[in-house]
Amino acid sequence: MNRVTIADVAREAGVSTQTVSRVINNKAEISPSTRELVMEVIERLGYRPSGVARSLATNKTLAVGLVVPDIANPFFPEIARGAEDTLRERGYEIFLCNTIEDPEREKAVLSALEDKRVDGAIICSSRLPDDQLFPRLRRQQAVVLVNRPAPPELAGSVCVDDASGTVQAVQHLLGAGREVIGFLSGPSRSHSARERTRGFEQALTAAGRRPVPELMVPCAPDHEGGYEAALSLLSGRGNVEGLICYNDLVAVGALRACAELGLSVPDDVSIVGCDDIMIAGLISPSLTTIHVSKYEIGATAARMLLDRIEGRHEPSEAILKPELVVRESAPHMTRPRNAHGQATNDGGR
Amino acid sequence: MNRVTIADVAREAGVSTQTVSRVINNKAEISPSTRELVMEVIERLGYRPSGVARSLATNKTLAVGLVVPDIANPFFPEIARGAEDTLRERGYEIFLCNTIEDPEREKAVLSALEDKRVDGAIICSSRLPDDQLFPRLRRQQAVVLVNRPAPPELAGSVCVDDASGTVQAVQHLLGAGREVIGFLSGPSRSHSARERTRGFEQALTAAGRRPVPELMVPCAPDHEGGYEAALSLLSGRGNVEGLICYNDLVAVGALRACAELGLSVPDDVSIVGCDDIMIAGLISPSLTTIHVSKYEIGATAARMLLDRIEGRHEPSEAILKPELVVRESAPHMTRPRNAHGQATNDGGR
DNA sequence: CTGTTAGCGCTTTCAT
DNA sequence: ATGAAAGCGCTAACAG
Repeated sequence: MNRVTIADVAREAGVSTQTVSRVINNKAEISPSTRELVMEVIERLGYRPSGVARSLATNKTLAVGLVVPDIANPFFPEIARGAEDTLRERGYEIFLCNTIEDPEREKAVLSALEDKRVDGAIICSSRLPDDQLFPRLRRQQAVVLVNRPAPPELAGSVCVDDASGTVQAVQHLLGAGREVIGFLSGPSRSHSARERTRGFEQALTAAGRRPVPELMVPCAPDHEGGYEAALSLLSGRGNVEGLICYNDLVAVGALRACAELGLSVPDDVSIVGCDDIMIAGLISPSLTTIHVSKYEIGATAARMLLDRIEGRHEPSEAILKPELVVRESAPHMTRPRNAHGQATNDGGR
Repeated sequence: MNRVTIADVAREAGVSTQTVSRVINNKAEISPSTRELVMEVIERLGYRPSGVARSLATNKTLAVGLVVPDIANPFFPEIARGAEDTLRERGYEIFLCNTIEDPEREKAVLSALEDKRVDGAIICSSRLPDDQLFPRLRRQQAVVLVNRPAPPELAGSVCVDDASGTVQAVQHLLGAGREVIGFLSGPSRSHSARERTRGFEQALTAAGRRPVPELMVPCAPDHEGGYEAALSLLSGRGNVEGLICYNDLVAVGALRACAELGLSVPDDVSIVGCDDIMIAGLISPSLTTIHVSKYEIGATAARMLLDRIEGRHEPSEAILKPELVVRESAPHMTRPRNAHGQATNDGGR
């Protein structure tokens, strides 16, 4: 494949490569006639400037990395959409990097992005401890972390107020008369998991209850993890009346566990998910869940990254507010346990 | 950010840049002692070769594009996973490009990928007509199309045997005693949609029925599209007993339409989806659907792309077989219409 | 307004 | 086994 180069265009148009360069970069100081001539030749030859050569000359790649644990996890595609829409508008291309929840692979993709000389990176839900992550951030031009705080000089940060979301969930359950609440807390390495745990304990304490460690169990952030954790929690003690789940997939797993144990949701057990992924409103019973705008997370992170790429380090932190969405799995009013009947549908969206 | 260059390493190690280059590229002809020396300096200086400079020198970018209509559509993330796992193993990075179902944007991303000088591209479910798509394929080093056939000299192709899947669905419905079958056929520009339509007509004809155009309605390939199309189909004629949907999201929309019209699934209407995305097995009623291995599509396309990048144009076509998975929304046996009762659960998977 | 001269950081080719 | 020179395709900096 013999690509047309800037020199080919220059020769054909009878000008210098510099003039061609000025035309393709829309520099002002070009006579309309030369510009037109050059444009015509570019068109005729089908010339497209090499991004590679440009990058080497300008030290900018117009490429950024998007690091996610797993794009097949419904939480991340929308973030990717939000980030891409924002970045593409500004001419950036995005490298998608799945870490498949593996810290080693996360290190590998960060190195790969460094080698590609990306102008910046958005790193979602990093599974690396601070002392492994931070030194690597220094090696990138610009970084924004999602779901994790960062020292402002190292990276911007876009977080959801996880603690607040969990507090809302606990209050909702308590308000509905559910006294014994279990918590499927997610992967212990995750920052979100720790924050939500904090919110859980805080809300209980504020309500005059004592958090019971046995009722708080870590789990993989997926359907299987929720199923297993819920099974152990619900079969271990007979009196759990409410379950707050790390995310909606975990909640779906918990739903299955309940069905298997012959427990009715929400009559026997109320279940609250988190994230409000697409399926939350579609399954039956529909999920009461903590809604977070994933697209906005991605768009915000992208805007912040563009700021950093251009040298602006402010603002260095954005905290998005989550909001409880009440649906069937944990309605406002609950019936007495074991008094089966159809749950009320409190709306949804 | 003052990056360490190969010259820095060479100077510090007291060798030529060439020697350093040989070390980082694992060329054989290097004395063990210099190799060790150079490696030590590389380590100490934290040197990482610039992919940009390498690309300019070698005319290879070790980057490929992955073009999808919408990564938030659950059909594509798994394809992305399959492709990435395969490509990353070989050192390739992936540009994710969402076309958001917009032909203009699709053209734009293809140009962007050309400018980035990617070594190849996987294009999923292109919405461009042949006469617009093919000329653009010529401008790429290597291309594999997913869900669309291509002239072997232009691109490889990974397809699902869509017609066969739809035939299975029709036969299943007919076998269950459903005579009047509607078809929500998806976006008319899509190749899959045309293939499935062909399968639909063929299966009916083979069974001695005549396809009724009024029962075949195009729709957007999402929840909303399915809802609207199902609504018009089911409210227009009162006798539709089975619905075959372009994909599972469309089926979910159809489910909602049925609920709204007071029709029971599967008692009044049997519904068959397509793709077997994650939610298919989780919703209630669980979806009978045509299962396709998305991950395998991605991995196959990636392997084929690597072949093409390396000059091998064989095989140029892979056709994956879909397989009907029978769940609650369209069980093997059906009850007489309007004889409400709980549907049998025929399995799942 | 346009051209010339140097690189950007690597690899390639040819010497040695 | 190692080095010197040239070049990948573009832009930056300076001339004119």
